[in-house]
Amino acid sequence: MTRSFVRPSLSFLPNTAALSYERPAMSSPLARFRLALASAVASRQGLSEDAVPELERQIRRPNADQGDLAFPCFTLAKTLRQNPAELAKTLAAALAEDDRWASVEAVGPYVNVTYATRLLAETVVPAARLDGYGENESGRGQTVVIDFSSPNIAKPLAFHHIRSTVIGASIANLHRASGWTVAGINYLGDWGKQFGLLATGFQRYGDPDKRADAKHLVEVYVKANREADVGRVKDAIEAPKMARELVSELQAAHAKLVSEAGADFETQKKMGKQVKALEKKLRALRGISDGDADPLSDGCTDWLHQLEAAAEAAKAELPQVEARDQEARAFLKKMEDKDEAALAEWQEFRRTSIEEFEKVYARMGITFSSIEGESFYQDKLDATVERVRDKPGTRESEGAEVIDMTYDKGEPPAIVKTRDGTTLYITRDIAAAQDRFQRFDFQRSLYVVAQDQALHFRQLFRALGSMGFEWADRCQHVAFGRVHGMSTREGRLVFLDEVLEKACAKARAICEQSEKIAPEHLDDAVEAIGVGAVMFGDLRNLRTSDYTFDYDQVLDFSGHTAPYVQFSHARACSILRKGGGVPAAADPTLLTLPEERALMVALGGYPDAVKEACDAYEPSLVVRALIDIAQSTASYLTAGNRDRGMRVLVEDSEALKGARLWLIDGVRHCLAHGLGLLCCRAPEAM
RNA sequence: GCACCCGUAGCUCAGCUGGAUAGAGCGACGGUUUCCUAAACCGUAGGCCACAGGUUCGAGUCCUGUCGGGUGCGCCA
Repeated sequence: MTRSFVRPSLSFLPNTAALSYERPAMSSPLARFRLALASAVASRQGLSEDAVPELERQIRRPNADQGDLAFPCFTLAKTLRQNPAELAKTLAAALAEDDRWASVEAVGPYVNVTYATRLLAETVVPAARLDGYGENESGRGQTVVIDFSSPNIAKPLAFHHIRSTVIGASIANLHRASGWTVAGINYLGDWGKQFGLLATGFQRYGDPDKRADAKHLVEVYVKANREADVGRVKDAIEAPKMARELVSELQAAHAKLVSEAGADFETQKKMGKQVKALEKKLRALRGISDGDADPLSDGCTDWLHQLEAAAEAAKAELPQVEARDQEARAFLKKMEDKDEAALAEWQEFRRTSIEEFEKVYARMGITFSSIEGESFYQDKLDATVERVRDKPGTRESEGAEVIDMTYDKGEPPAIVKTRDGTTLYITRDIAAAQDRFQRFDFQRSLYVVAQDQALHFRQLFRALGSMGFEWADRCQHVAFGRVHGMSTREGRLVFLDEVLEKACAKARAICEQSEKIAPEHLDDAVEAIGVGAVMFGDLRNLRTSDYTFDYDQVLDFSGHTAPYVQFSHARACSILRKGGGVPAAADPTLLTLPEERALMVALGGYPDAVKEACDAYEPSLVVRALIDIAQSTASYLTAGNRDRGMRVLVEDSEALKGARLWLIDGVRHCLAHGLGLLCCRAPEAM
């Protein structure tokens, strides 16, 4: 089942969109203006058609109140060996003839032009009302595979899982909107030690009546994971020694700094740097956030004593922790040896986990073409290893089989088989990549996975290339930044459904105050707004940047948020309802107010935003375009509150009212479409 | 130690493959509900774009160095 985003239609209106205008040949209205400007420049200077794309690329948005498009003349002037300002004047004079431009002005080395409002209205308004506005055909006939969400089963779905899920789903929607055939795969981490932890932990703590209770399983897993975390306990045992070494090293460095005060500048500088580095390390170890604090003072000895005590406790704990880790591994081994009881238990836990995840996915309105897992490739990995041995070959390193290919300096080897004979992450990913190419014959294969794994994917793609797969360079890692501050003060993870729930609780409190929402639509609106706010809040960030999780920010519905965009949409719907629907015919050229003009420009930019967002795998570009439209809409509608003549439902002119209704219908259609691309819904009343 | 990413307003972040006077949201301050939804609108304040050099007609953007932060780095996924 492939998710296709829902085409918005108003429940109370007939679809009148396609009645009186043909679908424009060019999917972006504003592209017409840019092309016209670039072509005019080219023909004025006697340049060939080939020069037009480059000229078009140079077009910028001018400063506020200086028009709609700006052409900087620097580059062209240089090739023509002319003065940029002179060239700007020449071009401006030539462009002035064209009635596409309401104004043409040479300002220094720039040519600034303003769209003729009449042409803008004719181009944008009817187009924005059409089904498919914002979409394009650039991917027609091509297939993209998108690996996204892909959580580890048996572990809880924490807040940060929202990133891959919602970015991936949006990128899938963007490709659909650009004509691609999309295969969205949720590639679950459904094999590994975590099942051993869960299964053995359950024997100890599990409530047999709650075997199918996902929440209970998460509790068991979290507890079992902690109690079998050998690394944590060993670190605790080592901690006092390391800490004391660091402290004495730092003290020695301090002493050296004093005793060698007479040394030359370079040496002193080096020593100072070393001291600072050590201080930083110690601060990090002690958890001091103040970057200026002296890590040796303020209870440093107390801290060391605490570490000692903790280490003693850890030593006592170690045998049991190791035993539990062994138990978990043994369970995994049973699974790999096809022990029926173990596999049955794995199946049961797996199913419960997936069902729980699917509740959250359903709440977010996210679906996949298929839900698969690493376990699927478990019995196909011998063939994969053989294929690697054949080409590019493997070499032995400390008992492990390492892919024999080119490595960057200092890069760790890519291991396909461990010295114990088990396979690894990359082995399974090589098998999965081949399988996907055989199934889908893709032009693109995207992996929407955190930036942390960049190295893994670099090696994966290089390995595929070395194996002779010419499609290796069609694979891309679509990386995204981390979410910081994901633990609560008690050190507990923030769960995704808990955040969604809190956002919905807040949405409910606000929605219950609204007289606009019919009681039967209340629950639906609450979900759309609450869940939308959280997802939109993630998508608004540039994909690659890290950001910090902040409950106050997630639950803030003011400013440029999903509820803001949804609110503009709901107001537009409200006006359409009140106006009795959209007339079949209207004359957009009657729209001449500055507020209307700004709105048309924002609306016209939407298809460009979708195209660019798809090409750059960057949903935040759509977010910005929607905010732009919502903001222009809010300003426009508020202006109508002050001045009755500026209202959409203006009293004294049916023709003007019709034109404004068309514009507002375009807004509502476009906002709903854009929200849909971002996996958010658009309630008709708020 | 090696590699990659980042440093822009009090906070969170934009700034489009180098272009004019660096922009939003939050927060602060001041206005706007007899007015199609105040989850809103309008306005004000707030910046040595980490620092120092370099390339260029032009640098927040490119190069080098320094300082400060993050992440990854052999048998986990």
